[in-house]
Amino acid sequence: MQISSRFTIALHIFTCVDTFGDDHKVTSDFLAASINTNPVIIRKILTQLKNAGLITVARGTGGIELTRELSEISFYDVYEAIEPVEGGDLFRFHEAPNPACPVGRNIHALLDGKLNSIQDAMENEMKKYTLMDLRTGMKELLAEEV
Amino acid sequence: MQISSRFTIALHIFTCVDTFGDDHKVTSDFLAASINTNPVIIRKILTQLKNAGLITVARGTGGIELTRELSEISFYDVYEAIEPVEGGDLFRFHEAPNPACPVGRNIHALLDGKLNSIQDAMENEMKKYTLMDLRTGMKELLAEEV
DNA sequence: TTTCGTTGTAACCATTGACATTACAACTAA
DNA sequence: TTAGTTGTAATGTCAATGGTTACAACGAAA
Repeated sequence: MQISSRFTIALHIFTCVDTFGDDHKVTSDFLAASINTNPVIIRKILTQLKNAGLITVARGTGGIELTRELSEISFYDVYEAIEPVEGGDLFRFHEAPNPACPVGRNIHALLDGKLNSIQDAMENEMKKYTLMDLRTGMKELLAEEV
Repeated sequence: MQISSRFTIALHIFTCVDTFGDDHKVTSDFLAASINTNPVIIRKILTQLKNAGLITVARGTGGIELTRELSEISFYDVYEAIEPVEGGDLFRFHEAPNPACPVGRNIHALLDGKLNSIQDAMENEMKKYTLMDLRTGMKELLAEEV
């Protein structure tokens, strides 16, 4: 199991918007070139970010605007916008354990709390990072490049 | 993205072995009935657990034995045995970002450390739970049932 | 008003992984 | 030898991922 590349693509998009937004119009074609994928892939991800209320996209003319400060958008916000996990459960169970078996009928009660704490640990760490960290990190990397 | 049900099935298997191992011979058919799936699914998971050195399986006669104490097998050990993530990276990147783009050629350096810390947070929480917690938890649940 | 660049979205397609199922060889103990 | 079990190959179905083409809708500028 791996988290889909859409998540890191979304972070890539935000980094591009912040890095180039003042100089270029950042379109889905521009982003697709930087990420090396198809513009439609980008547009679908932009739609997800828009539906989550993180950005606005100018139809017709093009251009992406954040709806909040960089420091107010965490990795978790992006993750939540991108990953279509219904119910939000990280761990999947087999659908119908046998209720006639003492273990089968108690397996959810046994595991749910523990699995939730694992998921919480991951999500809480995601909340520690914001898009502001991407700006400062990228500035440092570009300064080193020269 | 969700972690496959094979992980929770593996925990279910361990719980059955501990709960019923003294009274019944715990075969792949027995386990399949408790989990409500196909015995071959069980055998494949048992093969993974065996390859990871967590259990031995008696061919021909049937029967599962742990190679370590319950308290010496963590959820992470099971997760690592079950999830075939090559390289062990939780987050997937798009394969070939554009090296001509300043963001494209630095996106890995920008994100790798942060994503690793998120993955570590999850895995460290997984290491806190062991099969001993499954034994004690299941005993409590069964005691409540009466 | 027309043109041009852009977004939104539908309609496909290929590939992969998850889960299931059947079948059968190999094995072990009774 | 027999009965029960494991190991594994071969298939099948389904969903998700990532890609691609096509085109309508839109907005700004000429």
